[in-house]
Amino acid sequence: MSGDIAAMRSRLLAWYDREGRTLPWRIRPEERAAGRAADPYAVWLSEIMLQQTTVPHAAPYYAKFLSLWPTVHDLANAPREDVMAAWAGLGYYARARNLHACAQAVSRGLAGVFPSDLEGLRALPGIGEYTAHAIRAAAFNLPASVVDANVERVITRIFRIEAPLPSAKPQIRKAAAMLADPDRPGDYAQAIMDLGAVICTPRAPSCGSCPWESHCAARVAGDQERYPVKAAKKAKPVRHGIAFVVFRGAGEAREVLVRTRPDKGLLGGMLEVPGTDWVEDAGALPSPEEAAPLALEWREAGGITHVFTHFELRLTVFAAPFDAKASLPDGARWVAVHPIRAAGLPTAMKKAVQAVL
DNA sequence: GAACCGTGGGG
DNA sequence: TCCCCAAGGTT
Repeated sequence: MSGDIAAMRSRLLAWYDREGRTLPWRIRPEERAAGRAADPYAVWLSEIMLQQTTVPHAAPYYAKFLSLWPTVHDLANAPREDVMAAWAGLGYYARARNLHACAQAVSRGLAGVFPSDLEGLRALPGIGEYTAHAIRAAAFNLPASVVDANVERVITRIFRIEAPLPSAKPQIRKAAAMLADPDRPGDYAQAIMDLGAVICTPRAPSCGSCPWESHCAARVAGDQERYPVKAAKKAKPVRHGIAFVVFRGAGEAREVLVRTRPDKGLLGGMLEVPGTDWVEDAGALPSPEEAAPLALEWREAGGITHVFTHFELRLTVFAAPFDAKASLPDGARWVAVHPIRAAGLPTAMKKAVQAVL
């Protein structure tokens, strides 16, 4: 078995040296061998953005953040609303709140130096088990064992693990830790994730190109697509609400009225257009006249649907031009619609605004 | 442990 | 169209 492990490490790393992806935040093996070190700030930023997010989706945000805030001190000193607006569209907005809090903790509490030990990393907001190991490996090239969804897929196939996720996680962690290469931890961590992303894909994996083909129990059995086995998922309920878009100005000068959502919960800390609560019983909604934030000439502008992680939202959108005689509701302010059509708004709110344009 | 928390791409 | 999925963390 130990011979197998050595062979697997060496095959995976040889494949990665040849076929691994070049990514903006990644130090390639030849760069690492030449003594070039990764920037822990850049690695951390990329890891937070990549949580539950694809590389193509995160990449432009990564470039934007590094350009706006090149160091952890710059990010720590940025107004939080600027950080939230820059994150808009990436989703899971607790990541952005934690990102800002983590930057402040590192900048002000740790003199701008990211910890390299697991305990120190885990203590920072937004850094959990996976991310601590990933930063330790990719940024510091220290021994670690990353277990993300890619690694879970690879490991359950290699060992043909029948237990469903998430209960199989402890077994997966053990197997992954046993395989991890202590001599090239940074390259190994990124190699096994690349393997999952490029070769060992959820559907139609490219087993013929896999450096671990002969070591893979599922491949030998021919049932690799059965893994990982997952627990059944719950149905998504539908929730209904009314959104109100107050606008002023026209064309490129048009603005809409927004407010900031409370910190906790869905879209916490993000901008929204005024609206009702979101309820499962559409019949329980108030009338638009009762619910409107201002007494204006409302017209129904249409409806939008947006699917969140655990429910589907259907908003009826009402629109009205602002009446200069009216006074703004508490906490409300105007934002321009033009720059990239309601940039800075989360997607559901962007859809509501666009229903009016 | 389970619920909560976004979004967009691919089959 | 619908369903699956992603470099997870927090409570």
